[in-house]
Amino acid sequence: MNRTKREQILETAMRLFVENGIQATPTSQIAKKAGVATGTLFHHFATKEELVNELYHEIFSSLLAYQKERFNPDTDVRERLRQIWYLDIEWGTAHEEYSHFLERYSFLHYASESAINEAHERFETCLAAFKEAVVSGLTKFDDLEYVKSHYIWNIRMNTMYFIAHPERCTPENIEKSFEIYWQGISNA
Amino acid sequence: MNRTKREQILETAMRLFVENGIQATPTSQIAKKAGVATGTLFHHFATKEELVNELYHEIFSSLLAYQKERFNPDTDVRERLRQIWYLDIEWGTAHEEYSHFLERYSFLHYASESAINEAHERFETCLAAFKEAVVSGLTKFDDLEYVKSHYIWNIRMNTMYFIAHPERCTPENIEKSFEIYWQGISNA
Amino acid sequence: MNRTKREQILETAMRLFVENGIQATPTSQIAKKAGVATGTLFHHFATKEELVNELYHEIFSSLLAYQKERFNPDTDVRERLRQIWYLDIEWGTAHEEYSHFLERYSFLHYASESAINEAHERFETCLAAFKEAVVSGLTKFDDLEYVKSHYIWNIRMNTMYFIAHPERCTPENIEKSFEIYWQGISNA
Amino acid sequence: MNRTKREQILETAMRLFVENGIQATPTSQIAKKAGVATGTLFHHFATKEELVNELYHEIFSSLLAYQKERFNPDTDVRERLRQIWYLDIEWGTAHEEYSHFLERYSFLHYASESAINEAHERFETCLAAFKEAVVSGLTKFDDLEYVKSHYIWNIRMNTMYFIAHPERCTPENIEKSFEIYWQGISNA
DNA sequence: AATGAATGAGCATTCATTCAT
DNA sequence: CATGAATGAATGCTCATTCAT
Repeated sequence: MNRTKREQILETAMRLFVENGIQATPTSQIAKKAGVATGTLFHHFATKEELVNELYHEIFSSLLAYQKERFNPDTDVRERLRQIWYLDIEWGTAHEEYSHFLERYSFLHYASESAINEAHERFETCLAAFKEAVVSGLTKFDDLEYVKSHYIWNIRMNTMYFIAHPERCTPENIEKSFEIYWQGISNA
Repeated sequence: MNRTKREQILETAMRLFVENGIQATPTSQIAKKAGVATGTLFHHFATKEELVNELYHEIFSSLLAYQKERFNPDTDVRERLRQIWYLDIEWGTAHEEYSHFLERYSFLHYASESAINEAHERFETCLAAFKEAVVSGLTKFDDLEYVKSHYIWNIRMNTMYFIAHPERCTPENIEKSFEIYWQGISNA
Repeated sequence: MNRTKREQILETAMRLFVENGIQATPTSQIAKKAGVATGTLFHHFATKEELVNELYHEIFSSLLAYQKERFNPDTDVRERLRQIWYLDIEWGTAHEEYSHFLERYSFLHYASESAINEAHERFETCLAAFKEAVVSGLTKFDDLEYVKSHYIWNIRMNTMYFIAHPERCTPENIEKSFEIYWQGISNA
Repeated sequence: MNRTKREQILETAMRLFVENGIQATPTSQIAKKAGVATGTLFHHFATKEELVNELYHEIFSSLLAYQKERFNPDTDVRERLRQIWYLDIEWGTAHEEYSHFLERYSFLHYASESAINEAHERFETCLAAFKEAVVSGLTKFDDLEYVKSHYIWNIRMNTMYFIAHPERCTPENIEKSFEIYWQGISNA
């Protein structure tokens, strides 16, 4: 029962955060729509912020787990970035709500996008590929931060695009989207 | 004196919105830091939303004016997009606060970025270039919406990057940033 | 011009007070709809209350003047009350807005209906008739206050009724309404 | 404890509404004088209007219950109206504050006294008697609306009178007041 | 663990009134 | 006289959080 209520709260919160925004969603509304008392919400999460962060960590862990399971590190840089690109889009379009929540969350913690950056830094595999690309002169711009930022904004844009247009989310279009990314950032 | 108070309010509001977020900035704080009474704020702007929108329109008009003055339409598509890219980055880095405000504003009106999209649509010159590029098969992806979205997210990313790293905001790097954009999206 | 603006304010105020209630009508609205500046309103009337009272006195004077002009004192008590009854209804139905304003006003100053009572006391003719009726034993209830209150509430009720149903405001019905009043209060 | 706070709020609100008027009584004052936090008031009543309506319904239900318990329908029209007259005055003078509140409330919902009219319509017994009186030609004026309005204003007037002069609220005077009412309206 | 009544600082907004021009 | 920008106390209402049961 414990886990159940906790999960009800998390699910409801995510849905409402995505629909109306995090700041615009009162905890009272979350509790009501989750079918629990307001006290119950604060029994499981000391503050609203903790609830938000908890949600973020669960979602981000899910993304990490998804990628770690499927990632093959024994490939060249381009292929590794291609893998990550595909995994991000696959996971993102398969979990529309999570993707929208991550957008909301990263904006709330907007301050030189450090939050979302930090997050990605935890996925060392990803970071390693960027570093290797930069160091080996594969990128037009030899600043790691630029390369990371460029990836993040582009993967966000593409994920949002494919979520908004599911009918265009075909293997060819995803491949094309990666080409657009790669031919842009790489030294032709 | 009229213009002065009104302007004090607008300036203070923008600063606070950028620092703390629009939703997180109380009108009372704006009034206090602007050195006016709360009633004065509501004398000039009927609601907080009107103040926010007024700010948006003033800033957006400034951007539009800047670009219209400098844009030379008698060039090929790539050159026109290159001009817009430069103008966006020039204006954006010269008005850091405006850029941050636009980020805040467009997120508040977040609905698959429609707000910022619509806004850009008003700059017909820009839109025409995208259309021409798509129609004449210059782009890898022949969907106008993709091309617009791709531009917007990339120009936002680059503007934020150059604001965060002013020392790297050199002609060569801007040119490089455009190359990254253009070699990505175009059918090179 | 002075008198004009003042009158515009008074007229507009009355209309708005009747439509929306006195407390619910902001002075700013009165000024705007009257086409004058807020400062102008307070130039002519020091406070909102003064404006309200001024309106009351103008209207009440109008009623008084109307009645004094037409009243014939050389008749018996019943006939004098009948005259007042008719004059009240004639004036009240001919000036619907004034009647509604008086209702609003007397309610605002509601406190054992003293306001409206006092007002009527100034019309000595009326008061004298009540006194005579009571003293000479013509009324069922020998309390002057009862007789006054009874008259006031009944004349208000009848005025409102005839305003709401102008098609029934015929000489016969007015006569009937007086009969209802008189046969009630008098020692038939 | 729950019921207690809610009741404290209702009681305090009624007292203040009667003393100062509904519009002139801030919710903050109600909360303070009731000894609760402002949030508590809005926990029990979503809006000030809801609080006002709740008060009205509680009071009106009390009146209805009082009358339904005591009313004997097996009597002629005059006797039935006489019963209602007595019940209204008994209840009204026994609950002065309720009576004053009803005056305040019905004026706030002022629109040719429809609110108080509607309310009485719910007491079908009362309405039925009026209808029977009109239809059987017992009244001087054969318009049901007139008869209802006439009753309402007269019972209000008499209730207010007996509240203001409790020493005159004797059986003989109440009987006399009914005679004044009845000999007026009826085709004696 | 779960509840939900209670809290009160905080918020957007209103409005009668003032005063410099 | 007329103006309307400026004022700021006051208002109805919100919401994250607490706590007794």
